[in-house]
Amino acid sequence: MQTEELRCCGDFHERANLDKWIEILQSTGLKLTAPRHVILEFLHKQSHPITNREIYNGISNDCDLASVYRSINLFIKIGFVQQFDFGDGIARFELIEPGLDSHHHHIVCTDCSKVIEIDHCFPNSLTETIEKHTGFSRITHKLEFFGLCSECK
Amino acid sequence: MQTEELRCCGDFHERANLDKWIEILQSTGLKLTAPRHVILEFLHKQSHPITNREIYNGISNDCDLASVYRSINLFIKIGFVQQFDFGDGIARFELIEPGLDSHHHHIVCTDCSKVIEIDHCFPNSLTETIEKHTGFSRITHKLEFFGLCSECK
DNA sequence: ATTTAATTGCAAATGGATTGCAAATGGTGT
DNA sequence: ACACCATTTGCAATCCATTTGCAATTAAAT
Ligand SMILES: [Mn+2]
Ligand SMILES: [Mn+2]
Ligand SMILES: [Zn+2]
Ligand SMILES: [Zn+2]
Repeated sequence: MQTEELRCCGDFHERANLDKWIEILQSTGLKLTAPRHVILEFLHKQSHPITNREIYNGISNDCDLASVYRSINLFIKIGFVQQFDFGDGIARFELIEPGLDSHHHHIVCTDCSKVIEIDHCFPNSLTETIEKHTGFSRITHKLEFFGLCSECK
Repeated sequence: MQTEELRCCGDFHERANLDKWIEILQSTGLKLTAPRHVILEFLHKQSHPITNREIYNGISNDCDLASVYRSINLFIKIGFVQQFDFGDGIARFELIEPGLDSHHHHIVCTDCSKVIEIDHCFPNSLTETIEKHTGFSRITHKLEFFGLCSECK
């Protein structure tokens, strides 16, 4: 991994125009409702994984918090959104381009919660070994790094 | 990683006699109470990470569920217990030998929840690289694998 | 045995997430 | 434009893991 390879969260996601997601949404027979549109729009602007409540606050109560949860769960099911767990019991989400391999990880400051992307996925290269030695198949994983960022050191 | 290197959970933990933990507990000025003793004893018998409720059921209501939570939180603080997150929103714990490097991971069957130990920790070798490229220090991580076990395939 | 701070049991509270249901809505066809 | 209707929403209630306030209990030291 070289320094110049490091990309910020925005470089991973949100490459395409919002219309891309909207078209897919409508082509599936699902409704493009006001809540879904505004949530999609807000996710599209983010550069880091955010919580349901952050979305709710970010769209200034344009829809009910329960609808945020329901929309996000839908977006996960149709592959619009990826969920991350930073260990504090609150799920975090980021918009991804459907169909693309957006698998990656983060490093989170344990002091100020600053997030930086880790664009490589190291455990992938070990999947075959683990398959062979455990008998498991269709192996996935969850990996997040934690530490003190340069400001909090 | 060779096949003969694979160890089950019991080989990792619970090597020492229960007295080892009890002595350390008392030497710290903490009380050896009935709940703590029975919980420690139960943890000592396990071969996989277990939840607070599983402990509570396993000791057949020998103490209150809140006391299980409190004891486990204490055990974490003094380094007796290690916490794992298998992604279902329920914390899991296993007894470790205090002072020893017990850092390891698991692979969990997404169908039957069977757990197998992964005794190597691959991301450790990448910590230095991540430090250099993110500016973070004191880096830790959480990594768990998921998949279908041989019976559920 | 007495003392005292630590610990427990019990019940209530917390907080993220889900859900039942009646009202609202967007997409489709007229 | 309008009517239709399955989907979706808002709202409130609920769920469930975990935490907490407090009075009663208890381990350990004197
Ligand atoms: Mn990201
Ligand atoms: Mn283990
Ligand atoms: Zn920081
Ligand atoms: Zn299985």
